[in-house]
Amino acid sequence: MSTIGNSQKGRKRRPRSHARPSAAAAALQGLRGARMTDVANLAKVSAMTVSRALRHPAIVDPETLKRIHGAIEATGYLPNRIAGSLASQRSNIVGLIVPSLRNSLFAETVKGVADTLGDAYDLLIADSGYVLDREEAAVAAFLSQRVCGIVLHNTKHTPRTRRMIQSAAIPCVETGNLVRCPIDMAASFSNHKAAYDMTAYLIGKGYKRIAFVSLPLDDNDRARERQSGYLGALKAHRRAIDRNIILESAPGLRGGAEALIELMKKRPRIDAVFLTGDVLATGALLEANRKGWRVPDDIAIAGSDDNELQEYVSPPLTSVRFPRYDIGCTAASMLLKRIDGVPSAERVVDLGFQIIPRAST
Amino acid sequence: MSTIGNSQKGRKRRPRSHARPSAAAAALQGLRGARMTDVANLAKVSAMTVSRALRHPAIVDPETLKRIHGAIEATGYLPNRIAGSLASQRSNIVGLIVPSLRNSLFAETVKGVADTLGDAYDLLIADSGYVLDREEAAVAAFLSQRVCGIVLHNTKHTPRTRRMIQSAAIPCVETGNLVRCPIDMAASFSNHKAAYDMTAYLIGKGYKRIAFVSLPLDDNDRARERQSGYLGALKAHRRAIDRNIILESAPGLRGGAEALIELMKKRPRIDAVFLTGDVLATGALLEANRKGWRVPDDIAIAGSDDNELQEYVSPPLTSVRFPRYDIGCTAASMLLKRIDGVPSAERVVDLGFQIIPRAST
DNA sequence: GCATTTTATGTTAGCGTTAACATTAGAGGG
DNA sequence: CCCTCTAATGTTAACGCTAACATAAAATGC
Repeated sequence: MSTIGNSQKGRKRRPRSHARPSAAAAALQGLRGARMTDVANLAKVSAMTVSRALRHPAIVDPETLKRIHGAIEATGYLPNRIAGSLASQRSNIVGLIVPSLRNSLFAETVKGVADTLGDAYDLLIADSGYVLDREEAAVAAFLSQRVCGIVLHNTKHTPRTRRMIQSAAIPCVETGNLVRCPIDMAASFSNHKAAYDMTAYLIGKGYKRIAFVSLPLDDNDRARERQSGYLGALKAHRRAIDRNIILESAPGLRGGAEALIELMKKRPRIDAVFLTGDVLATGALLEANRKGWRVPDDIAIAGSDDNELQEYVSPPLTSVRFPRYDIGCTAASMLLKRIDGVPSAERVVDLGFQIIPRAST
Repeated sequence: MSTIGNSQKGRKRRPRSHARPSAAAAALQGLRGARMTDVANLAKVSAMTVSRALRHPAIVDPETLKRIHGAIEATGYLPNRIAGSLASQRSNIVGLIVPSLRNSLFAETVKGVADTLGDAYDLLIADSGYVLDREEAAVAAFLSQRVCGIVLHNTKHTPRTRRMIQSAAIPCVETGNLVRCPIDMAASFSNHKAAYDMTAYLIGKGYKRIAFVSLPLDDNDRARERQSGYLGALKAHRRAIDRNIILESAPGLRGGAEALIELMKKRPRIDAVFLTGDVLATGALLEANRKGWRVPDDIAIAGSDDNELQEYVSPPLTSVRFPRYDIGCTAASMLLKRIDGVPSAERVVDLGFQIIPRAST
């Protein structure tokens, strides 16, 4: 037998009629959507060698590798990860669910996750609209898609959500709040402690009647935790709790502005207000400026979720800074470690927070 | 032959060792990750009937359907879309690439796409960091994942990006700018016309020396178009063009603030400035307030990409409003139509924009 | 120099689903 | 009462890739 390689076999018949959307262009341009065997034929190796060239190049002969890469170029081959995932029983897609895609808060965490995952993984994103059943639906969709890991911003879930993730046995990180008992893992900060510390800071500054404004509490564990932190700090410092100066507000600048107006109308004696969540504090401050109320002399305003805007308004806002980007990075790297089989050091990672005192208090 | 069904066959041997990550829990809890055949055995039908029950319930006997749904419940079966996509040669994943995940501008469009896609499709998101090669890499990754459609915010691409999408022959919508010659389709507004109109509006208001600030132009077709719109309006109104009052600025509130300071230092005679992109205009306004420059008497300020904040600052900012959410919705529905084989009405859809005059000009 | 290991590649079978075709039982028609 | 037609379900063979095992040739050891 001579050393002449196998003759080019050409593409085998494809009995199934749906095989290719046979556009005229396909016929003209030649093959569209080359498969691994096409590359293999061109490079005169078996499909398996092509697979190895892509996944474990170190164990393939450099000469062969070169031929294969040439063939990949020539055919415009793009590996089919659907087939790859099915065969190897693992995917390279991570799923991420946030309460709202609109809110730039979450965007920070998303960015951290995306940056840390890098090129090797893709990111599937869904939006629960702050509704637990929609989170459940998104989790089901992700698990159907066989994601290799899940990041959830919310930490309150339906029982079925927990059950599905646990029985899928894939890594999962919750990022919205430092929960004591995660589905699997958590990377976050304590919303309770953050609100507690900010309230204590205001008390320390000498404010006597401190109002509290947050987003609606239902299905929102973060807002709930923050309110309880505020209440805890008042109790610890033996301050009276006045339910009339604890508000749930609509989101947005307008929500914060309206909350401040309502508070000032009802209880003119309050001397400080802590607005937590979204951009409420900024809305309140802009409204105070518009009304001519002096901040902090007439009313002190403190916010949370520090951002460039809070730093740039006048007076700049006292706020709590949360390491949202880091949380995303940490969440992703916890996921990756688990996927790579590294024994998990900690299930719950506290990234902390920082009170930033500025001129508004 | 009696009517007794086949005996339960039980799960066949799985010779391949990687088949299941055999955790102790799996043994205890019973089967983990039921497959379609498991459901089929339990419901005493073939796998194909289960497949039909999920995909074309109308052609399955109601009684059978009930049994199958019972079996799905009992087994906790979640369809494996990887296998389904491979077999059916189509996926239900749409890919979306934005220049930055952090920027809440893009978040609006993302939300529009996500809302319109609904539950039937999943959304894969990547971030190009304003770098064309990263966009190309993301497109390659998406095509490997065999997405059924792509939305690109950017409208400038590497040749390979265009080629890959075109030869993959999947629908694609570009959303960042109303491009005359899209890869496939486009849904957007004209950045050129928006800047032209705003500049003309300022001229109409009687401003004589109008400065222009945008984000850096390289690889950013939007900024480029806007600058050319500004220049076009000046020319059309026979105004002199002064390159000294055309700036490229860093992003963020700080970028806008610094741009305003630089302009006022260099050319005190300017009477208006149009800052387009990101939050530049808001940064400039806040800086003017801080410096005690009266807006619009000392300097008029106009922005773009109207949002709640521009409406809430004092004085509220004149701005251009872009229908970003609608763009996302339209882009997604164009994609869906094409996926469903509806003959495409238009390849390029102009969603327009709106000049919002307020007290800052 | 021959057994043994290493290196490079090939072969086979299956991942879990679905398209296409096959089959079966019962309904309708004359 | 036989024939055709429809409705419901089953059977088979892919989809494009990769794990596991098989093989062949080259390198190594004693």
